[in-house]
Amino acid sequence: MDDRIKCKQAHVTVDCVVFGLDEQDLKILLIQRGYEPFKGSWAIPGGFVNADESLEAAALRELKEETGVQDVFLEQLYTFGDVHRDPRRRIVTVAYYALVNLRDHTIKAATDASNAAWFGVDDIPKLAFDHARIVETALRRLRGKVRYEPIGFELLPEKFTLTQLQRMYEKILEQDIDKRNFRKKILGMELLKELDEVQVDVAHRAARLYRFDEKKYRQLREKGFNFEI
Amino acid sequence: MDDRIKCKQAHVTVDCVVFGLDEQDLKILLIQRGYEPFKGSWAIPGGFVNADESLEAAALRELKEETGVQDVFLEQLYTFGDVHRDPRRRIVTVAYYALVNLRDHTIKAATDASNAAWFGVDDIPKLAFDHARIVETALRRLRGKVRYEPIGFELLPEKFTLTQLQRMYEKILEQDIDKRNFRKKILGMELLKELDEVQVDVAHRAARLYRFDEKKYRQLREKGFNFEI
DNA sequence: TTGACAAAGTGTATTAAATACACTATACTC
DNA sequence: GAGTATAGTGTATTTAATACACTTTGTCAA
Repeated sequence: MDDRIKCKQAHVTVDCVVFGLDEQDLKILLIQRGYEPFKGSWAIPGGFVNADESLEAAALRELKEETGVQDVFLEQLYTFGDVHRDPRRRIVTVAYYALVNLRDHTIKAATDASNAAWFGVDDIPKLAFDHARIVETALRRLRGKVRYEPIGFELLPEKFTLTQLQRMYEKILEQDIDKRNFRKKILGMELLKELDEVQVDVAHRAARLYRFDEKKYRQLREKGFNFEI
Repeated sequence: MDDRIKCKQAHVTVDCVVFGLDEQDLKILLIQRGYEPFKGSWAIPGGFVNADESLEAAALRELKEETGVQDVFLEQLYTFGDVHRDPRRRIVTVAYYALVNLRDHTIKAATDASNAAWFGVDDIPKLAFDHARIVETALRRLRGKVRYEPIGFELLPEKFTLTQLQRMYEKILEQDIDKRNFRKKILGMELLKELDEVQVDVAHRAARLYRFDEKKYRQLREKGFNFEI
């Protein structure tokens, strides 16, 4: 028998863990709830899925509405559906994670009734619902995935130095990396396009700028190439 | 504003891609639909989520009801929520994949009104809804994950030979593996417990039997050990 | 009983990749 | 033009991956 039609209980939301990287830390974007339940608590941005939009479209829309963030890397993370994860009623949430670069995306400081702010991943306040678990899951995914797929570039500006790139890996993976070995490896992958530009406005020797080579990446991926760091 | 309450449209189902391994092939378990839409089509097992059960519990229940399969490895795969993936109404499905061993799990040949049958992954019929896409996603996940986490054991009987283990990797990854190098590597990981038993009822020299060492695995995983094949 | 068969089981040399490690070059500041 | 802060570079060593072929063992049937 086809029972699909029977299900009138669970409602569907999307929630999104937004990662950003500044000079110091890996950060996530939180909003402060303006309504009950958990009024005043920090939470990750999210909301209901409209009848005529896909899950991903809903995640992008909520992100834009609540934080002003758009044009970002977005990937589905996991779906959380514990019976009592929302104290009011049964809600299943499809969680996504997004990677943005803090330079190009200025975040709306406030929405209708709520604040939005960045928190270092080692300095996250108590969160509403089961959002702590969602954030944990997202961190694990990011740490796992950044090692073998070149997604970390999404956290950097379009043009970046090799040192910035290395710092990104160091902050996400929480381990130091040898500079010479790192450069040997990352340049050997041929995923970077060396630009004829250098840093500006630095009080020391300016570093060469690079850009992630999307086309090359797609070519190499076709061939089953391995991008492990 | 908290819009969570508004969402009265999308309904939630779970669907499950069940993998099994026989002497010849990697297989998946399909059921033949007894009702419209897609009456008579093959589909992966699944159904609605009850108000008082978690997503995983729902997946396990449906699996048992529709195919008799229980006590299996089950992991959430991806959530599919395209607006028109079901022709009748908006349905979001949380897909899981399961690994079973065909020896220990005899599958119910038929449920209430439907057949259940195994199909080689290279020989899958046209499927209902977007199930072809779900199966594809599951295959990609299995192929990716089996390389760096010891989940493939779930497809084998509790006691197995090194040759069976190697065949499992060869069938999933669709590539030949060198026997001596494979043994060197897998024994070097110390995930296998060598038993004092050998195969029975074979018309040639009997091979030694091994068992996956769950405790050792957990210990090594704690230490950030790498299980890449 | 023995010869044919089928799969089990085993070691080494070569190549490639990962790691460890420290100094010189350059551009700016004062 | 001396000081300083970061950029940029090469080699030797260790470790892991790969390539490769024969001997052993047990069963079966003549």
